Amino acid sequence: MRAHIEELITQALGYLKRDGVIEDDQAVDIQIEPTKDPKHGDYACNVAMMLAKSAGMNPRELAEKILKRLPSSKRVREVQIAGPGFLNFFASGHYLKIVVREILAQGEHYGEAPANSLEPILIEFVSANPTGPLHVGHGRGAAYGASLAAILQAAGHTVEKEYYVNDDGRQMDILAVSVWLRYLELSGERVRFPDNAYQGDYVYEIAREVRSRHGDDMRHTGHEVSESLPADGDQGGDAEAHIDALIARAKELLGETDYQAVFAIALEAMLSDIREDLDEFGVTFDRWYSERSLHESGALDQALATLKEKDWLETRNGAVWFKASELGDDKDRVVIRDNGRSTYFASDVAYLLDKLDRCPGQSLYIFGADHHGYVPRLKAAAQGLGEDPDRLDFQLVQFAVLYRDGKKIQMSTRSGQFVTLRDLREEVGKDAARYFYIMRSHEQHLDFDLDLAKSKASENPVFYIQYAHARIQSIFNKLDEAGQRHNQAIGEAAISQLVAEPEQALLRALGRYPEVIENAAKRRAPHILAHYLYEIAGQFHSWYNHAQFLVEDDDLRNARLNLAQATAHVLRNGLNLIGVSAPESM
RNA sequence: GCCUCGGUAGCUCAGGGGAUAGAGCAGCCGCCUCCUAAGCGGCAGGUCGCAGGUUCGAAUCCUGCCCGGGGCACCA
Repeated sequence: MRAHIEELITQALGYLKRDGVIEDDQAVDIQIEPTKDPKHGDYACNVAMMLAKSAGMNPRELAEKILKRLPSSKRVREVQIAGPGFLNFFASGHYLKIVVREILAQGEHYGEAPANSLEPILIEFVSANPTGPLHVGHGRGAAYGASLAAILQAAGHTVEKEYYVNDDGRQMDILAVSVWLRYLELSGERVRFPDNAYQGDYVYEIAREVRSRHGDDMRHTGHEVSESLPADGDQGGDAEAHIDALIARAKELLGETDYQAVFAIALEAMLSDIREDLDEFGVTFDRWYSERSLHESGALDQALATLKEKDWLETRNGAVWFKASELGDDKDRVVIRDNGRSTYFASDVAYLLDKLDRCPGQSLYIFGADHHGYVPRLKAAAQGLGEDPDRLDFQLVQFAVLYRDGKKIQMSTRSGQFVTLRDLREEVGKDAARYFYIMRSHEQHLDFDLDLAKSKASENPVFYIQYAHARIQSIFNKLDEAGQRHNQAIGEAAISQLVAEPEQALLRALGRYPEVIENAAKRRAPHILAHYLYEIAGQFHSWYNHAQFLVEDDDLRNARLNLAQATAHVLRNGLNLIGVSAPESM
């Protein structure tokens, strides 16, 4: 409908330009929005107020001229000029009729824009280090990314979803060493477990796996392991130096092959755990992109070579720096350390280049808010590589804080005292978790109320929406029991009998669904869809309490059933995009 | 100090140039011989952090300040 009105106004403005009423080169951003007050019609446009000044007349006068030139449309009953110069559009009965018809005809595809009608988008999200189970912070990024990807797809983008796996680097070495130390412990060796090693119980599980595959092959005495290591943090030394020395010691005692075997078991175990976790959360990826592969394929060297060629690299104090500060970043960034190893950022640059090569459209990054400092350096990298930084889109997801019994749940990753995504799913269920994570703007801190998420009452928005869907199904079940059939054709012919206020409101709201998808996609904001579904559910519940569906009158009954079914379609389609189920009964 | 997100009803949050600023929860008052009351209706509740500015019009945009979250490694 919005697009239709825009078309009408564009035509009218065309005539006015031709007549010289408004300037020809006047670029106008025609804004059409659903009204808040039904007295103002269904959609309002402020274009007359925007153009009044340059046209040299008052807004109402210009609105009058636009109105005269407006082509007639079957979908518009009336257009009024109101207030300071708004053009208020009232939808016709015909329009409301075709809304229901379209929804019933398109079913699960209602609301979708034609595939590939918008540029392709490569979206990368979660990308948590495979050094431990996902926690509730990752959960929000996962829910946001997956919902957004589905919405973008529905809005007409071709979407590729990727998880970037940091399977290289020091954190993975620390995990491998942690596993090996637990393995030694399980083998009966007395070894000290460092402060900075991974403390979680899952490390024992992986260690058991190492033992079952390798037996005592990787066993070394506690003395061999700890002999002349620098002191750990709590021993008055440097915790980082201690663990680095331990990594070196592990490699030395195990040899490259065995060390890599432990490393591989740890990586494999964590990845399959994460993959399974996300899978159960309804979050899937098209590609799990390995950081190591960037080294192995030469992509990393290639990317650095490109930067060097364009003169953005510089050697200083034995390290190689990317001159990011000349491209808008705060400071220069190291790509090759003085010990010869490349940095994490160097891999990022290579991955960035590969993404832009593979996807001709936008590359969309979903970061936790704590990574916002990465934005300028990646934009600088894109520019340094000779790519367009505007092809990068960064969305930052703010933190989620869990509340139970009205109290904040304290978490600390270091000590392993955190709630995992799996714990959360088991406690509140997948549906509630998915909805709660995205019901607030991603730019907003989220207070996640566990008690509310578990509630089976209308105070819980997920429940409220799902209940509306289940109620509709139950109407059709009752119809069945009565031995009656729903006849869509009769309903369609009689749709104009739906004149009650709740019915009219619902009809209009259902017609807005495709615009909601478009909007949520454009603004990268799944919460817009979450709010909309809540609104639809509310309008349905309200209607349900005011009207009887299974009435004697064939016309009226079928008309109401048509609207109920259309409502169910919209609820189902929308819930599906945000990964929430639409139950048949509750 | 710099960067970033936020400050809207008692609480949690929508609205992000337009008309009288909305919803849920909490509070108060009502509604089931009837398709799910796991629901609905009503009442009450506001200095949109503060101060300037731009505009026909500012919760919304700009500047400054105050308050809170987060970030500023040759860590990942």
